[in-house]
Amino acid sequence: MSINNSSPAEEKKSLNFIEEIIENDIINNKNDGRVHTRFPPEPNGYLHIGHAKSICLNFGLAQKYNGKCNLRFDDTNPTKEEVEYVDSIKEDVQWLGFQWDDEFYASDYFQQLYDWAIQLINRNLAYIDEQTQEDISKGRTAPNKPGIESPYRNRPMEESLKLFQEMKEGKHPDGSMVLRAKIDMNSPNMHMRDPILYRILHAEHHRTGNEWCIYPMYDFAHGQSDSIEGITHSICTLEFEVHRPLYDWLCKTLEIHHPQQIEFARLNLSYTVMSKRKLLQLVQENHVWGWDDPRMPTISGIRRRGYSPESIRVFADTIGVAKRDNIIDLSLLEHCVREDLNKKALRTMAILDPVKLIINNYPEGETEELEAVNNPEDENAGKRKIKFSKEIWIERDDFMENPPKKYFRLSPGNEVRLKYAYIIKCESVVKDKNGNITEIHCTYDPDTKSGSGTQQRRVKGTIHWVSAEDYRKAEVRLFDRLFTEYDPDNAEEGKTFLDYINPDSLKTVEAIIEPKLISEEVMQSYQFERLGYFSIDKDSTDEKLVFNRTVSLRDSWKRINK
RNA sequence: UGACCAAUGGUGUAACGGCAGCACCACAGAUUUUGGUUCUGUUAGUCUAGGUUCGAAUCCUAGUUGGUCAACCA
Repeated sequence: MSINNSSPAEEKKSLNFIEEIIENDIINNKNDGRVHTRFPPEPNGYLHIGHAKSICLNFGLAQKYNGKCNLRFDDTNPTKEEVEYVDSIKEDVQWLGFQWDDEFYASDYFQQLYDWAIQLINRNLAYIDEQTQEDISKGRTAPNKPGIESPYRNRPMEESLKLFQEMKEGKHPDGSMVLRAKIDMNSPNMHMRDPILYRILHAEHHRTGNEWCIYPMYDFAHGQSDSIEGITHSICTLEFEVHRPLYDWLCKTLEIHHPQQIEFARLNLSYTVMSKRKLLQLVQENHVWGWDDPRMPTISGIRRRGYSPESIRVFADTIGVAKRDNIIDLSLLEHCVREDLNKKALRTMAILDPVKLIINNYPEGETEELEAVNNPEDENAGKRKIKFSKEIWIERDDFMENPPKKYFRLSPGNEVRLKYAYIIKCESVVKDKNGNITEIHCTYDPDTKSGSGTQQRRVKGTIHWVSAEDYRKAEVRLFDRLFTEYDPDNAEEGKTFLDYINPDSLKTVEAIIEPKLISEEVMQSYQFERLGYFSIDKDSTDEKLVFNRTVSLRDSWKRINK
């Protein structure tokens, strides 16, 4: 019994700073106690594990506080956005296990946004600027210097109104003029130095087609979209912190529902990159197969790699939410998926680097069926029969002619158990003319059959195997980290992240597997005993299964051996 | 350089002025027909300097370090 009269199991998990804000708001009955969040991706690329953190946060908060969470596409830039991305984003969110309450698009609000722009012009709080892009930039000067007002800043509002109307009607070419808010050209915050609200873009929009040729900027669309939807807590990443004064200015000036913008630190993962630009570059320059390459940190890549949605959610929960920059160790993600798959993955035996083993005293031509457990962590997974025979395949790694002291596997004169079968003893080896081992000859002890319970003999090592009379081949892709550096974003002078691409991030082998798997569905996860977790890739055909290695098992021998 | 934000073991993250805890990693041991899992343990931390206070990771001031912003991207 602890002092505060609550058992450890009941002890409340500490809140992250966003939950604290929300709980405070609920106590104070702000927004009538409602909680309404949203996940607001721009459909200009595939979602990555960093987005997964945001998705888990936003949808998780809504769940926790009995609120709602919208999916809203921030589609205000038709030159970069595509339906393909909209579809993939929806698929990814659902795969992660979340369902949005409403699906919206910033483009749903184009008319309302336009009306608000007119309102600002009428109130002399916005004007049409005909300066070039370069001059506008120059006018803003630098953050430590006052800005220079545009010569168009004080033009009559009727003039701005007329030009804005013409902009909308397509009477002016791209780049010829913009609508700017009239705020403060001397603000230390560059976003308050008369931010651009609308620009001309004669481009077809994936939803509104050619209805519009002027499009609102992020700052003029995001906050108002939040407001229209009744969002209470608008959660975004740290780089939008400097946008908050503008977000607040717009809600206040337009006198509309005012959600609270809260910023948190985005996820970074070691040995990979997370920026959309860089991921796009990896795809476009063919450094990977595509957005769903299992080496990519995209949700679709991670999914194809064999990660479960549960493991991603646990990961997102474990890394926490705070405001300091961070790089999470890849090992934590791997830990989360191992933990999940250990409970769920069916076991099977597979040989990645086979060598033939012959049992000299096993009767010629005889075979027998042995019983194997499908998942020792889950009794309901049942058992299966596997064939045992005189000749079997084992892992080349599991034999050493001259083993170091703590090697528990097969070596001349030494004994080892064949999993689910017998104890065998190595008698001799056969080599080819290059000295490579081609056959390992052993004898077995018929009294040591698994499960017979007739003997108490123990051996140090147990190895996996597949019958040479009854097996199948499969392609297995062994993935390693995509980059060799812990933080590839932080490239040294004269290098880019591309210089750190791991040349050995993919190794493909032809493996020997059990002839019949319990399920051969694409995405099915297996543990290849003693090796790791593997899942069936969509490239599989009826003739040939293709596996992706999700993650290897922890390997303490590898560490000892180093 | 100006404003804003941040700073706790190797990596993350707690503490709400009162015993610096948890997870991952690493290491050691126990169990094990997976060198897996599970269990036990060990190493290791409050950026610096002042101040407030009986008491500071926490509050204040200054500094240091890191990040963000100066697209008609989001």
